[in-house]
Amino acid sequence: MEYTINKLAQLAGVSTRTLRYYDKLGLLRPARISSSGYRIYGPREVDRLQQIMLYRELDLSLDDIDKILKSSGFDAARALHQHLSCLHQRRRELDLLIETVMNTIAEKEGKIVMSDKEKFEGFKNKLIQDNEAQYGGEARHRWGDHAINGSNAKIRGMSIADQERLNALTAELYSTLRQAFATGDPASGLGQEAARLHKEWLCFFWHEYNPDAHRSLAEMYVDDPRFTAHYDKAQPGTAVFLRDAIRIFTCTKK
Amino acid sequence: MEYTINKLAQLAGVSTRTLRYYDKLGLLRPARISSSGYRIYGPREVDRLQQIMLYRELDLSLDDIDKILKSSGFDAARALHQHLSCLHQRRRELDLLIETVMNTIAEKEGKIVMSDKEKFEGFKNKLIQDNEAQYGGEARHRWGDHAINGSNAKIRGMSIADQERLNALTAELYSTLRQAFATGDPASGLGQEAARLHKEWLCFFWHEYNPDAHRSLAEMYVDDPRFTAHYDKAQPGTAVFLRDAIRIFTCTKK
DNA sequence: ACTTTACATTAACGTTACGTCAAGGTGTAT
DNA sequence: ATACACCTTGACGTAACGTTAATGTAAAGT
Repeated sequence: MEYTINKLAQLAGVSTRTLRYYDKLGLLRPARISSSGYRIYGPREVDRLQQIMLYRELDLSLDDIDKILKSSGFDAARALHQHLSCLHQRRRELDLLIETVMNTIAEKEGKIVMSDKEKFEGFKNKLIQDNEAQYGGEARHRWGDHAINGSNAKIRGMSIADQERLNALTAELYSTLRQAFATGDPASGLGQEAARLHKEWLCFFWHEYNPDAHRSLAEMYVDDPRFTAHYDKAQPGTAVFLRDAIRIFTCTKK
Repeated sequence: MEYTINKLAQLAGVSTRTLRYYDKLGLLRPARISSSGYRIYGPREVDRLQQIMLYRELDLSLDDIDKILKSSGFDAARALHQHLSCLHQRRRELDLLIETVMNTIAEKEGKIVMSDKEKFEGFKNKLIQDNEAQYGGEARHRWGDHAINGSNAKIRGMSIADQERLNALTAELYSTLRQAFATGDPASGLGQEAARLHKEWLCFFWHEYNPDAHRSLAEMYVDDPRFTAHYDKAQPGTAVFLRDAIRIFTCTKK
């Protein structure tokens, strides 16, 4: 497939100025020039532009991208895997930022107090990158794949009011769990309150509540690393704590 | 707490040049100027800087940020909630991009064929934003909270070789599951192979394998919306399919 | 055949959000 | 008193385009 400059620009969602600029830089030369001087791009250029845009997404300078693509040892497959790593990294940074914003909201509502340092926690991607450089490997990004996208048929089917209630409930659950964890005792009032809230939360999705299933799910929270990571994000040990609380909760209810 | 320009810069992770620039623009004025002409920032300025950086993270121009912060109707709490929305949005964009990269890798490996359009799918955040504007609400971002961060104690404790193997296994599982889903029959050879791979995958985290627990986990995949969303992301119905496959798998094994 | 419209070209200046000197004043510790 | 870290205000540099201008070309309607 061949494209004129405008067609390619529309396809890729960039301006024609950008393509001309890339041409001038020698970063993306058209496949050929038509008799009337028009730039004509072919399939190889499409792929190259995609590569360029991927690197741009990672905030590399055009200069660096040029060097990378021109380097003799450039391996597209390896580069793509590295991209994935970086994107997963970005996801984690974004998660940290989201957490910072959520904390800020909680602070504004008077629920917690943040230190000045904490207020900028979410922006510290440089520190993380240094950390990255230290560890250096490429093998620690694997787990982003298991992140959950969120928009789910069941939730989409819920009314706005239900979504609001679910949202409030979720917030309350996490808040209670946090405080309960601080006490250290899953059997405490707060611990049991967290378990109860978790049950309520579940009831948004289960047609009928069943203590055994609840307990079984709690075990999974510890067994499946994805959940463990989720609950332990704020405070390591939370997943085990919640499981223990639910164990007690489901037993005493019998 | 009071800060000189360098202190605040270090706290927030920006350059002193940036702070002076913001001062010049009138975006962030110091609380006062010391007798010797030094800029002194107080707690209100710290909060304001955080606000500014949040907006910057969303790629707003300093000019726009200035207007927003100066606008009479500015409501910090509401703004924070909007931030959350935007960040969740960004997460979904990032997910799309990750998907595009994963598809590109699959294409390079000859597993699939991508149209030129699909090659730029992940970059189309503008289209998504239009979509956002259309639907307009703020109530659909709630579910990002449940995303999983990924770095988990158990996985961190694994050897690099194990992580590699786990990664390969995960890829195989998803690939098989995808093909199996296409057949439509959980009892088919592919479907059972997917279940078997899922068992192998689990064995990375469980000390001992137990078919009942396996089945129980499969049920959770359907019951818990987070998992359903995860498995259904590529193809809706996959979570149920996997559950059914595991049901059959765990029964025939007995 | 003529015109309109859409699209192409190069050239050149403008913009944003800083980085990076330069040249000099300030606070304080030894 | 002098070293040294920190502050100040210029002022020029930069990356990655946006924007405008002046002009040529392909396709479509009349």
